[in-house]
Amino acid sequence: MGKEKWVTMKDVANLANVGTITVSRVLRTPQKVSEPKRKRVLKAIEELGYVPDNTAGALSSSKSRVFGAIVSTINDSVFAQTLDGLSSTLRAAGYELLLTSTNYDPDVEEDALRALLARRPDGIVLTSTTHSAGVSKLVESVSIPVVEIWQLPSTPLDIAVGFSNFRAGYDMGRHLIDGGRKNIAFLGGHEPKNERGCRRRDGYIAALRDSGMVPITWPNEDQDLLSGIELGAAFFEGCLNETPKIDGVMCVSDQVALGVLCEARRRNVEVPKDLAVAGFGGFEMSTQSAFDLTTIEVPGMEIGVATAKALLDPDAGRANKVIDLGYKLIARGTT
Amino acid sequence: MGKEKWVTMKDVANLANVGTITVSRVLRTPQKVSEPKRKRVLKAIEELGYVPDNTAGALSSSKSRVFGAIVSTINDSVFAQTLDGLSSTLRAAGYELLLTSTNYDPDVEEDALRALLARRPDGIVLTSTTHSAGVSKLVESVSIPVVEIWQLPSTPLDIAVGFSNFRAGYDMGRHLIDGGRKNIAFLGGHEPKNERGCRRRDGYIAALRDSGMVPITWPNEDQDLLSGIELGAAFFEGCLNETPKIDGVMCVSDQVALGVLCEARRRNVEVPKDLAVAGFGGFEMSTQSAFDLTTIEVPGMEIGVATAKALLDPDAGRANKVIDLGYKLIARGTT
DNA sequence: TTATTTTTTGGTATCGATACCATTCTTGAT
DNA sequence: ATCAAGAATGGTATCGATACCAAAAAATAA
Repeated sequence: MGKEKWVTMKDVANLANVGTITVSRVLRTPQKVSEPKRKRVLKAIEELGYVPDNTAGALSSSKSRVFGAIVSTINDSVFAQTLDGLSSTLRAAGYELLLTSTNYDPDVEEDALRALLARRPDGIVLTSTTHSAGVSKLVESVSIPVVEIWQLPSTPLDIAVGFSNFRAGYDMGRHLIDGGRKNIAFLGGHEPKNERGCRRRDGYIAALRDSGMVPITWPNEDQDLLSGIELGAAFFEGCLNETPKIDGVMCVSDQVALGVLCEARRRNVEVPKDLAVAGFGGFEMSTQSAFDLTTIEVPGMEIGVATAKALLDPDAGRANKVIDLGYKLIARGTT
Repeated sequence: MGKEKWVTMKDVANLANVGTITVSRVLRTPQKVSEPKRKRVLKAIEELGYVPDNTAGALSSSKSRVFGAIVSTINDSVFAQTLDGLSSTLRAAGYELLLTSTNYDPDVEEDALRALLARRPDGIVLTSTTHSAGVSKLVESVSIPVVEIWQLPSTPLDIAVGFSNFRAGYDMGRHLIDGGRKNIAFLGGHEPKNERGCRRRDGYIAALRDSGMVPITWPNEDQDLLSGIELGAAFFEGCLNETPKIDGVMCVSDQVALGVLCEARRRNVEVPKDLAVAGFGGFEMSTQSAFDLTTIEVPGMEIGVATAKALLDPDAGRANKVIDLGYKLIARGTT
């Protein structure tokens, strides 16, 4: 571990025998510097192992070249695709991503936002669409692009990229109804914490009501100790015991659906003959022939890329404030 | 979107009728400011909606309160736990995490590291342990803590937190041998890209050699187009066709192992009677009774937390440069 | 009371880059 | 040859906080 100080732009300028501003230009706008000087500067940079200090640059130019993102969890495979798409697109454009997760705790959001804003990011990504008063106030007082992703809000703060969980839920509800199922339950997503899941459930409820059917939801109290798969497996303990005639299940996520499938198999409930099962999200494993799960595929990666583009060119993004990337209902063997 | 400028510390100082430095102290070392002034300052902060500018603070104090991390992928559930543990522990201490993923492309690492260092982080986390010359040089020229995580390197750059993939692979190999399996194959992890997987495979090879058995590995060429599960399912196409007498399989990851299980079931190969299957990683779904997979559980979250602690107190971390958090071999129904 | 220490407070320089303006050097048009 | 327009270059102020030092105020000791 060398204890040397950081090499500064001045050191480079001295070695190359130019002004510091010329060094700055070589890095930011090389076409404005003549060939010979540019080469000399690049050589000096190489020789000294100079790494520019972006904190200083950010201060004087008020452009930090950093974007901040607040996500509910990193630990979700489809969601991670969005982050991958976002961060790689941003990095290709010379920007970095400052990531904060709230672990589904909405009280953390305001603190996290404050911490992000303290870094003076050039833009912000939020994955929730209902915000506390403090969050809204902070966001409104700021003049940088704000992109809300995944769930499309009814009144976007600034720009929104995602799809309609409600419509997706509605479509899947109809799919099960059209398949002739008479007693369809929705599993998961009760907790107010999981906003996206609630919108899916709302869509399901609307679809059933529109067909004159009675929605059945489970669980109806907080169950956040269980993982998605365990929750699905526990389904039979709750919902099925209570309403044994169920012949169709729509799950808040593929993980939950896989749990249901595992448990159904164990109990010799035949899928799809006795029970139709539908998931949500396009989880990798669902496509496996062992499961062959009907699900809604969500364009995770595309959301990330589109979000990055909106951040990099907010005016273009604001032209159509709401960017709806849709989803795909993939009917497979379980329905 | 208000277009107002950011509120500065000076604005707060004027409103509270104190010096700017007093405002700074209220935020950083409140115990050094008298009660009445502190209250006045806090009131002014609240009133103006002041959000401090950490880029400026970083410049003058040369403490950015940011740590940088370079990971191979975000999209891995066990790995995401590490990131969750890391970021939440850091945030509790008032630090933020700057995250960059290389998507398993080692050529990206040096660029990513440069970009991170440009933000003058107070420390760096690396998830690879073999580095290019450029990376090593950069890291050595820097006087901040560097933590290598997951795979424990033979010669740590600075601090290392993780476990031995080699020993884990060795133990699992022995477990299968002790179970009476005669023809044990290792599946996955051939590509030089996946260093951790290769160490597991090396451990497996050593275990078999030590028992006088012949290691069988597959695939032996790049197969990176397939996902883990698909790779596992495709196993029978390759390895089993070539060596039909296989009675034990050790997989580079749980995902691969689940793929093998799905495919084995489809082909009516009985597990564990005809075939023992072992995974690696403690993937949530493996625990499901439908799979009941024998695996190595890795302390993902703990690695994140220990890494955060090492970053926050590097001298304590350096006292024992290598922090081995171990792993757990969980024998279940598939072996 | 006076001397001495401790606490509280503010002024000014500073961190390392970029913005802005002024200057010099080219190039081409007249 | 003269001038205008533009490209290349550098000097200096500046961004918003903290470090460092000095001064003022309060508390304690003599």
